[in-house]
Amino acid sequence: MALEHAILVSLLEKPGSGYELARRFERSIGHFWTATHQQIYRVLKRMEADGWVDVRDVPQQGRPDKKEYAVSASGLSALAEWLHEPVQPESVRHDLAVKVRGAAFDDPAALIGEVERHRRMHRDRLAHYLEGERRDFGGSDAAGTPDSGASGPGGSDAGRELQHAVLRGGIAYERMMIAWLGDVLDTLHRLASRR
Amino acid sequence: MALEHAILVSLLEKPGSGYELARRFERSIGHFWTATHQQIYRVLKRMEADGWVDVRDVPQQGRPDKKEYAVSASGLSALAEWLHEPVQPESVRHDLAVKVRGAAFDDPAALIGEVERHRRMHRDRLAHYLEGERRDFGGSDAAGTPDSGASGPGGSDAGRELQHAVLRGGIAYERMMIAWLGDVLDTLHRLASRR
DNA sequence: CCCAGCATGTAACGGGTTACATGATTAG
DNA sequence: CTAATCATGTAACCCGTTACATGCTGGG
Repeated sequence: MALEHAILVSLLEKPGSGYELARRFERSIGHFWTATHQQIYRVLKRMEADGWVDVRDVPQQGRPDKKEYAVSASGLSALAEWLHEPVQPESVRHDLAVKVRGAAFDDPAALIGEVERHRRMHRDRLAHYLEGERRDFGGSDAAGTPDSGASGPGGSDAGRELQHAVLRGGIAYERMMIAWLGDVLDTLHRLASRR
Repeated sequence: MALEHAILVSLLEKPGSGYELARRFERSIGHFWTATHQQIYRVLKRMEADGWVDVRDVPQQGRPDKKEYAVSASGLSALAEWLHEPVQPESVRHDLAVKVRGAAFDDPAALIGEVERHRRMHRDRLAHYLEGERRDFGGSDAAGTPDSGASGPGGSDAGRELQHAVLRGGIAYERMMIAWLGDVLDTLHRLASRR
């Protein structure tokens, strides 16, 4: 269970409210860790009780007041502790793979639309990642431009580079999936034509 | 939720007991869908109550008796129904990505061992997949050898090809991960040397 | 004798999902 | 007027994980 830790990382990158966290989990962080606002509020409360975060009421005009959370010293050390202990190989859950194997007991051709739909979603996500990469991490610099203060993501230089590394992982994942789904489509078409 | 459907697919490929299913979920199916024996027994009972599977007591000698489950007609149509409805883009959960971003707030070098450990696990799994591919799906034939009865996986020709497609997905995933983890290691080393 | 493997389960806990609830402001 | 956005929550349910429990057989 690492939702707590994902929240810690996000709040370290930038303090914010439960609502703001929920929005981040729909975008950047959400690409490798999902959570709904209900989960977040629940966990945030526990983290507050455990002293991992400090809360500050922020009155706003024209909008409801919010509670801004920030990581405390003990939250930071809890994160450090987690970073030093091994995590087990995350368990996978690929509905599509189950469906592909299941297609052998139904009409394989009937899956084609579904697989194409997934490929479209992965292409969209890849485009979205690549756009974010262009925006936040230069166009073609390899390791130059040690500025960073401008408008890019959180804080330090190391933070930027690590965020970029994670993003490259997302990009590699989407590319792999798009290629594999093409492979699956070829297989399904071959099976459909043969009979 | 698709554990029911994963079980249906597995039982269609070959009927078996809850224990046998649990073992399969540790190997072939477990690579893209995990489940423990407790879950399996619980779901199997519900599936039996719903009439999706039929049970048959199989007395054994030298070993405890077992209940062999097989998919019923209504189970097959439940699977077909699920195959025809869209599944939502499965939610991801990558502890390592959280850790990598978190490393910015701790010592990046401290993560190196953990990332190397993961890369080793992925290399092992890749080797295991490739061995399985060589064993079950010829060495270098592209679409030949329409035999299949021998000792390869489940039933039909289409079933074989679809299982192979899923396996190729696993192989592509492991290769992608190994490459990305190498990328992450480079990044961590660069950050560690720079200071 | 003890351990590993086969085979089936119960119980408890916590996490994740879905639905419901409230209330204010701003844009169309 | 209505819908969307901001903001925070409660409640119920199911799923997944961990721990515990039982009992038999075969091999070292």
